[in-house]
Amino acid sequence: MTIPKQTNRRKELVTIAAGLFKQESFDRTTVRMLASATGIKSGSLFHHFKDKEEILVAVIEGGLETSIEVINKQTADIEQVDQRLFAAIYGHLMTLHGENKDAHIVSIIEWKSLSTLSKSHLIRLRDEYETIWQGIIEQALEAKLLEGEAHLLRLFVLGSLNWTIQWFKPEQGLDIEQLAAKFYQSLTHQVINK
Amino acid sequence: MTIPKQTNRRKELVTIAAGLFKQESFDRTTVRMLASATGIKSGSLFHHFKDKEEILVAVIEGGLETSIEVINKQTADIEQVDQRLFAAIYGHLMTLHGENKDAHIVSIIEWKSLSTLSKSHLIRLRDEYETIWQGIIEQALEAKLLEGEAHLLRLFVLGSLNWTIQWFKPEQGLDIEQLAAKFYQSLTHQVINK
DNA sequence: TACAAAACCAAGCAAGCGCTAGGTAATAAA
DNA sequence: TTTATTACCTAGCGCTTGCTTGGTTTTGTA
Repeated sequence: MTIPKQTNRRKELVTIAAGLFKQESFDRTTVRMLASATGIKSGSLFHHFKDKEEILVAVIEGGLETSIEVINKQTADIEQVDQRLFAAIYGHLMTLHGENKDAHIVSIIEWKSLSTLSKSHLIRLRDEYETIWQGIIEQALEAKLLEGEAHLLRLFVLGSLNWTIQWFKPEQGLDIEQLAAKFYQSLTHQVINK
Repeated sequence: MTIPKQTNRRKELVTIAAGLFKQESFDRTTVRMLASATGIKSGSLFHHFKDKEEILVAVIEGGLETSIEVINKQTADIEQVDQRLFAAIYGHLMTLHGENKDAHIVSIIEWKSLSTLSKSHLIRLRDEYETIWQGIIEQALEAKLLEGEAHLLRLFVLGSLNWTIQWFKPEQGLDIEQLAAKFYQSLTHQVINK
């Protein structure tokens, strides 16, 4: 696999593409839409990307990398289990609903649009993210904050959080941190102590 | 809105369409694929449906109706709150992973592919389903089985369950009832008593 | 057995799709 | 100032898409 050069222009294009892919879905976003949103002609896109799928791969890659950064930063200096769990929840919701959210959302909903080859390349990033979560959940289980099996719990929890992209609008009263607190409460049957 | 006649052939087509939409997504399923899977020519499809979207609407409509039937039947004769909650979870997972699952899955993942008009028609069915859930969750809250707000809990729970379509394969050891029990346990911090 | 309605086919149109080829303009290193 | 590289445009090709039209076959009903 050749490593595509990370020019500034390319990054710009990827950001714009993320927005469109999120809004319209990958399939319904045409190269002409991408081009006009960027201010260039459709043919010029293929100077930066070999095909349309490579744009999607770049978007998802960026989304996953940011998620990993955020969760690491969020949970870095926290020792207490309950605070770590809350920070992970909050971090995840932030990458989905905060600034620059588009890429992570796309990485979730457009996974099926990837070819097998592209998936195998990106799956390492996804695994890395899930491993971090797995660790936090195992800690929380030991501390009796949660009930069940770590593996299934991770899927239940991340599923629930990911699903928020279907309904949560930060501007409708509840903000992201409040949502995180509510989720933490329903999950652990305890109130988080901030 | 004219009511489309419910011929047998139409139902057949809808079932086949559900399978393809689930496997390939609505956008990537062409009318030619639908036709050849049914054994007719692509043009003949439009004798039964006025356009491609009407097929999707029919699929989703069927999926939602079945879900409503199933949850009603599952929870009908059950009085105990814990049993009702478990039955609802189990029922939901059954419509997603049991026999004839395709339609309900499509109704979940292809919601965004609908036009505004079609959505407004189908939203009543979805509301009906969610109202049933809402009631069960409120009961469970009163019984202290759950923690939090009913409205948010419903979204968390259904999100988590819906997300199982991304990873759960009944043939990989765990069956649907076991999955339901595990989920019930992680949600309520109690073991279900069957 | 006649006949209307329903189901289907053959052929293809117009529009939109991803992508390419061959050239020009801008930028930067030598 | 030359030269190489990068960024972009013009024009359009080949293909697929959803869907239509006008006619034929099948089916059910009286």
